[in-house]
Amino acid sequence: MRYPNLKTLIASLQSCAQTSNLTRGKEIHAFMLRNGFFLSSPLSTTSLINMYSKCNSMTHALTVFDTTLTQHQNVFTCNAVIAGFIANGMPKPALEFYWDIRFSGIMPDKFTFPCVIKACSDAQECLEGRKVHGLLFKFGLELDVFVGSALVHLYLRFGFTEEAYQVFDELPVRDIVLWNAMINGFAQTGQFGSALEVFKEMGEEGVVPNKFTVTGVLSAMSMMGETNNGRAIHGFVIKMGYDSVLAVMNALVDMYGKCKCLKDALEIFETIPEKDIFSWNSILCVHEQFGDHHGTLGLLDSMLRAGVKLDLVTVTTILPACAHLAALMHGREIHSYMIINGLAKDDDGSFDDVYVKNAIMDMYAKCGSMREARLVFDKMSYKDVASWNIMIMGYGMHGFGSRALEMFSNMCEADLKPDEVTFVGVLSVCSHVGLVRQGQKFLAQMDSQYGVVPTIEHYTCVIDMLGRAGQLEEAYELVSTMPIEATPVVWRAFLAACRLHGNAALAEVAAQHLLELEPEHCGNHVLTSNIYGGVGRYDEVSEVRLTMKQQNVIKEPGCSWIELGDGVHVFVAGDRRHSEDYLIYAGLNSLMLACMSLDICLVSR
DNA sequence: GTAGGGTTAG
Repeated sequence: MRYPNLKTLIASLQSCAQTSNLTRGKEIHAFMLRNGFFLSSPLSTTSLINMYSKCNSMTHALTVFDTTLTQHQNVFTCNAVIAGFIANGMPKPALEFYWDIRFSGIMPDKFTFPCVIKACSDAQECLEGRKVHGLLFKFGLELDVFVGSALVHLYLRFGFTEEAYQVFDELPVRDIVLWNAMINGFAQTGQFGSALEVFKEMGEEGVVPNKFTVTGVLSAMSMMGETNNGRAIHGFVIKMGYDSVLAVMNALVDMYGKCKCLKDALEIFETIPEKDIFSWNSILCVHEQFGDHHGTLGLLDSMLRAGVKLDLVTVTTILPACAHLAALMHGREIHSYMIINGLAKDDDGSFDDVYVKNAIMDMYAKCGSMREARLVFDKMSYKDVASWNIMIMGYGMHGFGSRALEMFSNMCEADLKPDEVTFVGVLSVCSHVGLVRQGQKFLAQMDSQYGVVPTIEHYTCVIDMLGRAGQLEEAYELVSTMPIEATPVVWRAFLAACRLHGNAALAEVAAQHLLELEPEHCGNHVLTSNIYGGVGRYDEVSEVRLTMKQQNVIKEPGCSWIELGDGVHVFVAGDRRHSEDYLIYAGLNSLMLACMSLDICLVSR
């Protein structure tokens, strides 16, 4: 083999960087040290730093820099270090390094600033970014499109729309990356309308969107419910061949899901050959958007079986599904997964996402395990209003009225301001425990003492509470005098109370309101006919039944489900579709027999 | 020899 020259060595280092071949890179480094190449120029230093940073070894990259002769440290080597820090997710050290070289006499150039601005953005140092922006004029780089797109990205990310537009408007050359920085910057900060406006403007200037543009635009369209435009982009994606780009396909799945096109979303998901965590998360969200919690849990099982690593987005999608289905086993499984995989680590203070903790607590509370909910709650270093609300609601829901109210006092003592949700919790507690006077007091104090204006939900709780306690006249008075119009929910609660306490006259008033507000709701007809039947007015009963037939009101069967092992089993009355229905009915029969012999009624009436 | 822009949850 010919003795290698510097040019071939650098080419070899580049190939190591591209293939992340650290071992080979080290061998070449050692060869260079032995043969004196290392000292030859800043060029070899830069190539080595690049190789090490692309192989994710910043320690080695820094060693190379630190052991280089000072005269061989120039703007190339410095830029390589800064870029290396950023590529390895270390924006703060990148900035510190930049500050160091500002003092060392090395002048930054047009390659330095895009990196430094990106570092400011990644490190959430917007003010520092503005300082760098000011410095650009000194170097005559304020009109550089690379610097400009980094600035636009930074400004939009931190909500400085005017500054972003100022940079954008003044740039003499607008390339695709700059347009993308504008479009995606808006899309990522929830300004979807602006994102689509800029996208339109870009088209008018004849700039062709690339794969980065379409992902951002699809995200904005999905949020705006722009199905037709989303479909148009889908066509464009196929025409341009972007359908081989994973991020683009994931964005399409998400767009169709959010635009309620379930079939299209599922079809695209199936065509993705190598799915990543985004694909899975997107399809999970699609199932959740369609209220298919069972589907979400089914997918979770497939994901775990396929060995997919779940992330925070996955668990924050799945936990509410568990809560909804009261699927405690699945919920526990997710919680332990998070602990094992460090997704919820907080012992070292590095991660304590209150939102995720609330999702875990809410799952335990809704699944009936207040003990586990409390364990999470007590360990939280920072609790927000939602955290307290979940505990109040949970205790109330499971019959621990006094604990729920105790939580409320503790919350106020902790100087947290209760919100609308808190009072829904507190008032339902009073309703369930029968603390009528206390409940009325809360309703009266809500606005005056806590600054929370009562909504229909709060009135519903109090009306329900008065009704349950048999104070029907007072409940009716509140329905008639409250500043908000009564909803069907209010009338149904009131009607149930009238039936419970045998007040046919008020029940009839409620029933009439209900039939007027919701003629298509089968339950209202059934309730009304029960009222008439209860007081022997059978003519009216037949009348209601006839109306139901004429208006084609169909009663949807209610269903029930149970979580068992790794699955959730759904049943309706008289259902024989389950694969083990023989065993189920045999079990049920023996229970019935046992109950009959003990004179217990198994089915509540 | 070096640089800027992308998708998912609440």
